[in-house]
Amino acid sequence: MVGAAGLIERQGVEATSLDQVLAAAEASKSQLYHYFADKQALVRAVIAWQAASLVEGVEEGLSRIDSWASLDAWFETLVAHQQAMDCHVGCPIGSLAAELADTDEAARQDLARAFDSWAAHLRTMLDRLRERGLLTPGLDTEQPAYAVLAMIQGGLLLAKTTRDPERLRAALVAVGGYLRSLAPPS
Amino acid sequence: MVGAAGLIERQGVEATSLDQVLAAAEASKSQLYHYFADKQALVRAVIAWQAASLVEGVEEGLSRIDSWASLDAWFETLVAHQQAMDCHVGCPIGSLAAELADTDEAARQDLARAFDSWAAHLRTMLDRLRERGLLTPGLDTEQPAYAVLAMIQGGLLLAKTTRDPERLRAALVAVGGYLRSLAPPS
DNA sequence: TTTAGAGTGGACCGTACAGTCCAGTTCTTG
DNA sequence: CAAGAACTGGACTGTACGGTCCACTCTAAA
Repeated sequence: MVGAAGLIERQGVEATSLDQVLAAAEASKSQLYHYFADKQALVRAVIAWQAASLVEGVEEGLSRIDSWASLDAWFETLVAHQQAMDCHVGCPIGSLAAELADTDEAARQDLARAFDSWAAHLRTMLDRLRERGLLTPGLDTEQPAYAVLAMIQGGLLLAKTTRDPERLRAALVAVGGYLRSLAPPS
Repeated sequence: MVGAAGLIERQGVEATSLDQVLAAAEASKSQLYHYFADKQALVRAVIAWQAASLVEGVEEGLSRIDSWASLDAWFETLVAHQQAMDCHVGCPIGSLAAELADTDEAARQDLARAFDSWAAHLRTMLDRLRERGLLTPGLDTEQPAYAVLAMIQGGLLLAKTTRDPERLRAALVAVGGYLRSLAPPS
């Protein structure tokens, strides 16, 4: 399962054959077809696993954020992670979404839910900043949360395409500036 | 060519077979292999065509922007276009980048160049806004240009995945707010 | 009208893929 | 320990794909 997720993350769904997955997992066809009805079912399981582990990690990271400095630090961990990977993988959910949104309706819905869950965690983080007085009181944080998520996804895509983590940093610095512009007038 | 580009845009590269392309173009295998060495060459030609037509359209749209209102209007045309497509295609360059960046190095470089060209046009637009006094004098527009591009890409990906053009609008509204926060203090 | 050469149609090929199948093995239960 | 159920290995199948090939047609120059 974890092996399959890694292969698919690196190569994409269409480019990953079941034989590769089997070799990586040191399993046989009958085992795979015992647990999954077909390749699509395996892909959906991979999506569920990636979504769960990613959202868990995101929640963990976001829960610590209670100031601009800690937000910047979280952004910096994203850039550092991307740099450590040599920009060879973007966001697993984002990559799967780009590939599957138009060809697999069930997968698209799973991925949309994963994005929504991520956005919801971003929103509670923004709500916390607001309660601490860092954002305008009464601000609706729904749209800003989508914007932060979009910026992360776009930054990751640019970084992956140009192999330059600075593109991601530029995006995250900008979204930090945007959020600060929502601060109450001092 | 145009037909092949449309098919690939809608289905992705791996999911589009040469037979489909041939049927759409009402051509035969030998014609295709007369003009292209192999499928990868066809894909690269599609990339070049998509990049050229998209950058041309972007340049056209950006050249008219000289105020916040015209910037917002351009953003609105992006949302309207996405809505008209029922969010079934994102950015052709972005989709290809997500699929090919890790599997086709030559394609990745072509796509990176396309992004850079797009970012360069965004930058000249931002420079124009700065000259008009809407942005802080002396501001380096390189990073903001990357940020705008990242936001567009991320917004398109979210809109395509959730089939909700409002996600794109949320992203563009945010990037508009970010740029305004770079205005000179009045 | 002949003829060389470029261009074309589409049958054909090898391969790699998703998915099937069954003989054999390991677990479970009485 | 016996018998059946559940699981496993991996050979096998049908097919759809990218790519090749060659007989044929059309063009144009002499």
